[in-house]
Amino acid sequence: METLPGKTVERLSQYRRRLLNSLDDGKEYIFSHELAEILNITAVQVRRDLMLLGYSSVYRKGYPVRKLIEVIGKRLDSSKGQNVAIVGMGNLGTALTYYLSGLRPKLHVVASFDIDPGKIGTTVEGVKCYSVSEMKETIKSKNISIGVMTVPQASAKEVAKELVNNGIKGIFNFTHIPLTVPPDVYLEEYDMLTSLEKVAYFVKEFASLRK
Amino acid sequence: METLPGKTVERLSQYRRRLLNSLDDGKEYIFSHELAEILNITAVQVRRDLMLLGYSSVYRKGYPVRKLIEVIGKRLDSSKGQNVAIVGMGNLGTALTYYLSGLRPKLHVVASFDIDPGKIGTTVEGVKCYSVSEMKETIKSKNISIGVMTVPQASAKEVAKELVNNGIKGIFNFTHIPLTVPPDVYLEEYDMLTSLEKVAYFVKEFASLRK
DNA sequence: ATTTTAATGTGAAATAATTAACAAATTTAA
DNA sequence: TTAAATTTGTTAATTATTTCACATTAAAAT
Repeated sequence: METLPGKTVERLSQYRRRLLNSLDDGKEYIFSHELAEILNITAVQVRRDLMLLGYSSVYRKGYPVRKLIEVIGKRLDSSKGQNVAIVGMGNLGTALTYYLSGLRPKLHVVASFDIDPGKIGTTVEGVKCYSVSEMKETIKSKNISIGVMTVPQASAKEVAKELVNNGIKGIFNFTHIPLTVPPDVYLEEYDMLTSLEKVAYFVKEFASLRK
Repeated sequence: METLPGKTVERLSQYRRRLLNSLDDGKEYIFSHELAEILNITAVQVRRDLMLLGYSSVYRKGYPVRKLIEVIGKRLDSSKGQNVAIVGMGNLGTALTYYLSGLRPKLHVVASFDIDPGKIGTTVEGVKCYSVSEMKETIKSKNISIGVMTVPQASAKEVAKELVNNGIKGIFNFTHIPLTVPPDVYLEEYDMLTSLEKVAYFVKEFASLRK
């Protein structure tokens, strides 16, 4: 089965979120243009993404919401589920723990790490904080494959190296230090300042266009 | 002057960050391939982006770091600076306030908003928290053009509407509710779950390819 | 029944983004 | 002071992504 383009994966994640909302609203069928409108994209885009999933709808009634959620899950999720650790329990790490805990049935936040003795041993949303020195055992015993890095920038490179050495296969890096990882580790980087600067740039541009 | 593509703006923001680091390290000139390596992209990409800026370097010595920082700033920043408000002072809002305060000389976090009486009136990194009911006056008096939304999802649509009604020109939405804004308002949405699901998907795919 | 209407799935076209290729320029080395 | 080496800027080619256009299908209306 073909690996999906990253952009499509992102949208499928969004579709699923919206479809779950729709189900809550009692909606059993949804048209491509409805889903598109919710996400401010085109209906063709939606249909093309679903095409890549190999899924066909019943004509004229729209896509059956339950079935579509299931089909997206089959493609995106790992059947056994995947375990995630939050590395760095500052405000951002804590926010992420609250946000992600229990959100997706196949993505479990099972541990967090910090170096602050005041945090080690504490629990947020049922997620226990371990010392960074316990990383090796914890990753192994809890079968953690994904690390979310919300550590201070000074320790970013070191922490990334340690995660990789201890068998992590995916890193989601929120620090603003660009990392390099081996080719068998998937790296996603997100820099909040960059996004904010983009907003600022386009606000400035919009303003100058209006003049 | 041409509006730059969003992708280029993102990279220019990154370049500037790296160039500032390089300056700290005492580096006065940098080659395109050096900058590229730091960011795990190609040297051609770097040169093409700089080409869009209309900037030419001194041959063979690399780009003068100071000058380049200045040129990027001229293009990205608003000369008078832009003011930002953080809306929702939970863990994420607090993290962003710490992170963004004083980070860029032309982007000032000048206020935050919340509805929790326990937070209103408090200060984080010199940023005072106001009641949401004071939004109109505060946005006006402090000349705020950008709102960063870190509110609970239930209030997202309402808050966005209020921001727009009170003259905000750019919204950076961290809630997982897709928003719709008038065409003269720039909207950037970021959904952390989507990114995490993307990491999870590719980790799963990498694993199955190895088999 | 037949026609109209409203959706879908998809090949082809268009657009956007990245990379390759290479001439021009300049430093370094011979 | 000439040749070799290196780096840049940019055109052209490539690749990725999105949109158009429309045949196909099925429900609803006549």
